[in-house]
This record gives sequence, structure tokens and C-alpha cells, in this order.
Amino acid sequence: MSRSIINLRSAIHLKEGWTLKIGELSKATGASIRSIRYYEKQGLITPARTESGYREYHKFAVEQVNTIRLYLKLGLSTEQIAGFLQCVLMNKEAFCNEVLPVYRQKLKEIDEQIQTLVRIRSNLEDRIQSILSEQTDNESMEGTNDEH
Amino acid sequence: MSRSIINLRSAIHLKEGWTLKIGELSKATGASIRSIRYYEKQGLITPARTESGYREYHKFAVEQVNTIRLYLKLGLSTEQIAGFLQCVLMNKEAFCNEVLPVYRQKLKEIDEQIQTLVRIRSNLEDRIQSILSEQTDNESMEGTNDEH
DNA sequence: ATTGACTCTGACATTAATGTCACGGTCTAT
DNA sequence: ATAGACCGTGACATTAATGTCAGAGTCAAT
Repeated sequence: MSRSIINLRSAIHLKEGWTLKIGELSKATGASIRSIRYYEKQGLITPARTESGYREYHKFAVEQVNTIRLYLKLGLSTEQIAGFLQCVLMNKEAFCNEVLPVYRQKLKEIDEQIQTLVRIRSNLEDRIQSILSEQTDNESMEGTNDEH
Repeated sequence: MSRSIINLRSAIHLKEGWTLKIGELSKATGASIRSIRYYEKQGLITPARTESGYREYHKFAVEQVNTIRLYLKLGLSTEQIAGFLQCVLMNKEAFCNEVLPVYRQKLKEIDEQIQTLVRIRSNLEDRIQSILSEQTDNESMEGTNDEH
């Protein structure tokens, strides 16, 4: 395994953490190559290209793709996400004003869901408790099956 | 428009708020009839049937469908939602003992999800904040008077 | 120069949720 | 009894995100 000076790419990598190829980005994020290309077609991410046409991502792309995936899991569409990214990357207030209500709406929905889940949670807890106390109540008796 | 004693259905409705037909449920929730039937096929909601085969929903179904739609908008699948609804709605404690471990598991999952949501929430909040602060930064020039 | 791993594009498939249409049955006011 | 507004099922279409496959080019190590 002669390791000569040849591995330029790795060297550059280590030196600056400069660019990623799509496969590396995929592994770094868990997103499939297919999906990353799809995000690009949707305008969510725009890699440079090498002479030969390979996509070239800078390291921020990892964070970017992770964010995209998080929002997708949250039920946002690529279209909506595109708005966010525009808003964050460029300083155009016009975009931001457009996009802000979407954020706020989503926030409201999330709050609602958290509330619901908390309610469900305590509901479940109650039920478990009542099962347990019933059990200890009837521990020595048998099969008295009542219902309210 | 002679309004006689005949409108039994309405009468019953007013008396007890008893049942809804699918069209009424649809209007009450904003979900399409198609979607409601889909939710049923996925096991998320199980209406009674009249003699003639019409679906008959009790009024809680409105809340139910609203919850389903909220979760869907948040990126949960009908399959995931099904689990929750079973826990909350299946209040028949006939098979509680068998179900207790399931409850506990569910509780754990719910806790996990709440945590995730809280994290996402603060992520969104940060982003909104950063938009706002950028805006107020640029606000110092220009007597732009916006606000809701 | 050849091989193997990687990339490119493009096409077709799939899954989930929903829309839409067609055809037929039900209910109710006239 | 008939019209009109519902409802039932079933089939096909569509959208978004992703999977998968095919044919061809690139790159790095031998």
C-alpha cells in the first residue's frame, strides 16, 4: 500500500474541508443521492460543477441538507423550504416577509400538536394508573367484570 | 316552505347532537369526503352504518378528524396516527391487561415525539427571530411603519 | 490501458394522500 | 312518483418525494 503524494483530493480535503462530491454529501447527511439531486432540481441547493460536470458541494451543504430533511419531515414542501432558504441566504426583506407567516403558521401547528400530545400523555398515564389500582384492588378476588 | 313536524332528523340532531353524515362531517372539518373515507380505510376512524349503509358519525368525529388532519400536516403518516387514536379512543377497558405494555410503550414514544417537537419548535423560533432582527436592523433608516 | 468506484442524465416505478368521475342506491319535499 | 340532493363503491389520475435501473462518462490506482 504505497501511499505517495498522489492523493491530492484527500489532502485538499484535510487542509480546508473544501468540497464534497455528491456521494460524500449523501453519506454525511443520510439523504440519498437521488434526493439530493431532487433538492437541487427544486432549487433548494445549488452546487458548483467541476470541469467534467461533477457536482461540487461546500461543507455547509451538509447543514443545509440536514435542515431540508428536517423540514420535510415536518411536513413542509420543498417549495416552502425554498422560500426559507432564499430568506436566510439573501437579505431580501421581500422574501422574508412572504415567508414569515409560513413559519409562524407552522409554529402554531407545532404548539397545537405538543399540547395534544401532552393531553394524550396524561390521558394514557391516568389510564395506566387506573388499571394498576384496579389490579391491586381486585388482587384477591376474581373476574368481577364491571363497566361504567 | 311549510315546515311541519316532519324533519325528524333535524329534531333528533337538536335534541342530542347525535349523528353526522359524511357530508356534514366534511363541512364541519374541512376534510374532503374522499379523505374521510380514506381515513376510515386506514383504520383511523370507524363510523357506524345505518340500515341503508350510510356512514353515521358521532359528534366526537369532528374533533377526531381535525386531529388527524393536524397530524398529517405535521408530516405524520396515517399509520402512525392510527396508533395514537387507538390509545385515546378505545376506551373499552375489557382488554386492559393485555394492552398495558402497549400503553407504556406508546407513552415512551409520545415523550420522544414531544421532545423532538420542542426541538424543532425552538429551531423555527430561532429562525423567525433572526428574520425579525435582520428586519429591525435595516429599519433604522427608512421611516417604514409596518406592523400588524 | 484497464479496472473499479464513482458520477452524470434520463426514464420508469412506487408510496401516500387526495382529486375526480361514473354508476347506482337512499331520502325527502313536493 | 319524481326530482334533487345526498351517499355508496370502485376505478383512474395526480402530486410530492423517493427508489431504481440503464447507458455513458470520469477518476484514481495499478
